[in-house]
Amino acid sequence: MTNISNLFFYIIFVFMSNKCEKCIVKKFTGLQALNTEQLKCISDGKVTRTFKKGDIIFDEGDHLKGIYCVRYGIAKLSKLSTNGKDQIIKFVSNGEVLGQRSVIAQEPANLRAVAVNDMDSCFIPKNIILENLHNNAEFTLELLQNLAHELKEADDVIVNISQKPVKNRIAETLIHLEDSFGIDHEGFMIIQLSREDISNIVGTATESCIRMLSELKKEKFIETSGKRIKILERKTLKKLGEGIQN
Amino acid sequence: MTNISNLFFYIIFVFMSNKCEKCIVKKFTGLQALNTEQLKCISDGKVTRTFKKGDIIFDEGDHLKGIYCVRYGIAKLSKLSTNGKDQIIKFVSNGEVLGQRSVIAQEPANLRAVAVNDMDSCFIPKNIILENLHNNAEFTLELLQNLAHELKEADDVIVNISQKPVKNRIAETLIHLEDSFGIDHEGFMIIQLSREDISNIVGTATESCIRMLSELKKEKFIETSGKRIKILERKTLKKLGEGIQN
DNA sequence: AATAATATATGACAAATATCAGTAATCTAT
DNA sequence: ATAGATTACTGATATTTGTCATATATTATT
Repeated sequence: MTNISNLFFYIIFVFMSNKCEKCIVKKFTGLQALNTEQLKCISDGKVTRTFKKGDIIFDEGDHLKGIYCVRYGIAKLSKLSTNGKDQIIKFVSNGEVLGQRSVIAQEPANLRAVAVNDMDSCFIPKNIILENLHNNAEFTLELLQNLAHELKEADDVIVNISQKPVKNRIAETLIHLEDSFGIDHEGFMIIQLSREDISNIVGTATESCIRMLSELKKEKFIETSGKRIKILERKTLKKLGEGIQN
Repeated sequence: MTNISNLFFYIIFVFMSNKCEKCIVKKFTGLQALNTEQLKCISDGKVTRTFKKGDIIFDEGDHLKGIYCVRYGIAKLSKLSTNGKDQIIKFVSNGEVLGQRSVIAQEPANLRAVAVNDMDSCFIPKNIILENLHNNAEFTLELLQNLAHELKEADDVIVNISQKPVKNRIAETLIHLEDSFGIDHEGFMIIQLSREDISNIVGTATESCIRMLSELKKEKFIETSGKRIKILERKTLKKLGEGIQN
């Protein structure tokens, strides 16, 4: 009994942690919705999964056994092209979910997920998701709107990547990264990516990416210090990103 | 009474029409699920909406009042880039649905939908969709899997468009168009697109697209006759499309 | 702290793609 | 059937982007 009670509070703690404020998990956590068996399943060391920078959370083609709700850290989702390059599709961070598409569609993962920093996540086993998909309308609707949003973003990426020159896409990417992950006390972006990662977002050769960053630096639109990047001319970059040619 | 009865059979006819066999509408058509008011609403000339080749079904930014289930014909979904080019994101044909993302997310349309041929569709008003989203788990799940599939496709497009050269993307597009819409008795693809449309799928200049098609023609991989295109070397084109360089 | 390994940077050049100009073919509407 | 409009095609050239080589800086390892 005490055992179950402890477990209960532990799960409350995990779910209510401020890191997970927006986490989709809360949608079916009227915890009473979960039975003892499910609670046990989540608890046995499976609730929290931690990853170190560079760890592969799952790979293309993997059959996922559940979804990951990011509590702390950032993951990148990418797909290997036949030319050997890894196209980064999107980033996922605090309160966002990894792997839901594959679990919903009951298909192997289409993307690879890799930890950009050290990462903490809740793991929610597939069977709990599927059960809720059939019973919990609010939960399903939430997922639906989640995917609807992702789809819009993906469509936007298609347009940008195919129609805008590299420099504009890099400008846009920098703005987007700053908006998503914020800046530190010195004004540098929190997320630190290699030049290769940035080029894999933009869909260009690493050297081209570096060259454009150098240009932006010469034009005093950004400042760099190692991997760290600070945006100096936000408005100008934003215009550039929106396609107003430089 | 007879009036209602006629209406009933009309709707049965529309929904059960072989054109709509796979139509998502069937998921909430246990017609008894709809009340008289809903039936009336669907009937008043709104069930069937026809469009002529080139008609804009809805435009970017439009607030959709419902979704369109394609009974006959093909629509293209595209988005205008800041550079003035129209990127085609996908095609929608028999039994597939238009506008669901916007209705689900309750957001303005992100894409423009244009009829590629003369088109016939069922129009399902938004309120019926939203009602079913809250009550009809099977329907919601179906939509969810629909979006999950679209998302995967969109991610694949991102990788292809950013990493493969134009010629390969054109090869892939031709294969995809033939697979989606089939061929006539002479072996020409059913769907007839302008060179500009094809270039807007591939994300390239129209002239580049034409040049590549000419190359494919010289290499005897395809044959053309006006807008009509026939694939001659399916395997080779497919390999090309998969990224095996030529 | 020194060394190796890796990432970043830059130049020179090559390849891919876009743009512009002009012609030929096809479609559209009377 | 024909004139006008649109679309398809081709060549010449410009621009963008990629590749290769090499140097410098940064990070990791002992």
